[in-house]
Amino acid sequence: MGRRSEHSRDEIRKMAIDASAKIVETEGFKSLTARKVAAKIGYTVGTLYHVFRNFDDIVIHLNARTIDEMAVLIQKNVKKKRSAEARIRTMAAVYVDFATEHPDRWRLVFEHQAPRGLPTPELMKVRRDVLFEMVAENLRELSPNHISQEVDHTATALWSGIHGICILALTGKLYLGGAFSMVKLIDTLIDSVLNEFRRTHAAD
Amino acid sequence: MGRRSEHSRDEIRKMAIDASAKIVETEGFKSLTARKVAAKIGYTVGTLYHVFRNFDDIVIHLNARTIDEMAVLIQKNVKKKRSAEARIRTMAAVYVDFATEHPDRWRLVFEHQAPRGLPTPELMKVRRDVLFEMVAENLRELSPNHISQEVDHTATALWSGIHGICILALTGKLYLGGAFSMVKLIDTLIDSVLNEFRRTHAAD
DNA sequence: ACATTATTTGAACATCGTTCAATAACCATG
DNA sequence: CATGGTTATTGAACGATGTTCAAATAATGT
Repeated sequence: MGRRSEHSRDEIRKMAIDASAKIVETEGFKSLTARKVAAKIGYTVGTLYHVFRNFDDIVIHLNARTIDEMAVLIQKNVKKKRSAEARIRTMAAVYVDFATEHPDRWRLVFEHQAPRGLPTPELMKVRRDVLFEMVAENLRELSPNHISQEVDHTATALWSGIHGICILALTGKLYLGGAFSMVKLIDTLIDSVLNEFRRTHAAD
Repeated sequence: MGRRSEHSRDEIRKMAIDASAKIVETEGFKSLTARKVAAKIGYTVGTLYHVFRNFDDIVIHLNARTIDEMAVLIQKNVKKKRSAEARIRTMAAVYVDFATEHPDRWRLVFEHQAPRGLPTPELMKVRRDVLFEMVAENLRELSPNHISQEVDHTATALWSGIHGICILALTGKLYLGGAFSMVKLIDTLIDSVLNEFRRTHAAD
């Protein structure tokens, strides 16, 4: 075969990531293979390797898109909220919803790691901290007198905690029954951290 | 070859799990393969498959041992502590230490999942809740008047949160620098949840 | 001594990520 | 219009993966 040029490099990239997302959603992230992606977009593996450096590269781009998608969703919902606290609670709610609706794509973001030794690609580093910073922003508004470092610290602790509940629930490692639910657990965590945050402010 | 009978079934199982642990620790959990395990114990793949149902079965047994090992370590350290709060803080500290010292084995516990559709083996279910229950026990002691369900709820939220900090830090998805550290983040979370717990008790 | 049983092997299979020479389609030039 | 150069695309090949199983061998029973 030779050049068909039906699609540009970037188009193929986009098609491949689309296809990957679909495969992960329908068959789970363990079923994502290069050949499956290639077949789904009407090309062969070879072409894929001309457009991506390797298989991890595909996963990394898929994950970047997943994070972006989630960030947009969170932004959109947060805008409607007036108070800083409501915004933080909304962030968590959307986060949980997204993780629940796209469990495999969401897990892939957190369970994938580039081959041992290689550094985290800049692509990911940039996205990594976006949500933490959004939480920090709202904490700052909630209590403007805290020193910046303390705000960041609290934001990290809170958001990591929410993430922990999310991932354990999603991977079936939490007992959820009766009055238990992800949402309630997260409410408890938010209540606790926000109250403590306000209290330490008083002793400032 | 025929029966050598140098080792019993159970001995081979133990040897295989030992070898797996070593491989995971030294080469990372992505490098764990059946052939590598077999070679390390002086057998071939075939033998492994007579003793384990499949590769996941090996991982599950390795994970069970990892959890047991960690649980023993926690128990031992918790015994020395007098107050319920000190015991909870110690639990978290030992958890973090273990995860930090054995990152790959620890991650394997939480990132492995049996093939799609298959239920979590009983082996895991039993171990899954041990640590949560330990936290709940101490919470109960901390404030005996709470209703049992609320205690379990708080224990789950707190322990999941600690886990979240742990896993994000370990997978390099947390900004940790300056005054930031896993220990400090976890302290913040524990402070918040315990204080809130005591406070809601007052309004009981 | 021989037959039976249990244990261990290693070749075979499909599939994986990855590479790369060969190929076929396009473009430009004569 | 043909011809040659360029380039996108292929598909076979490689080593390694999990998994299976007939064959081979060692221990045991008679």
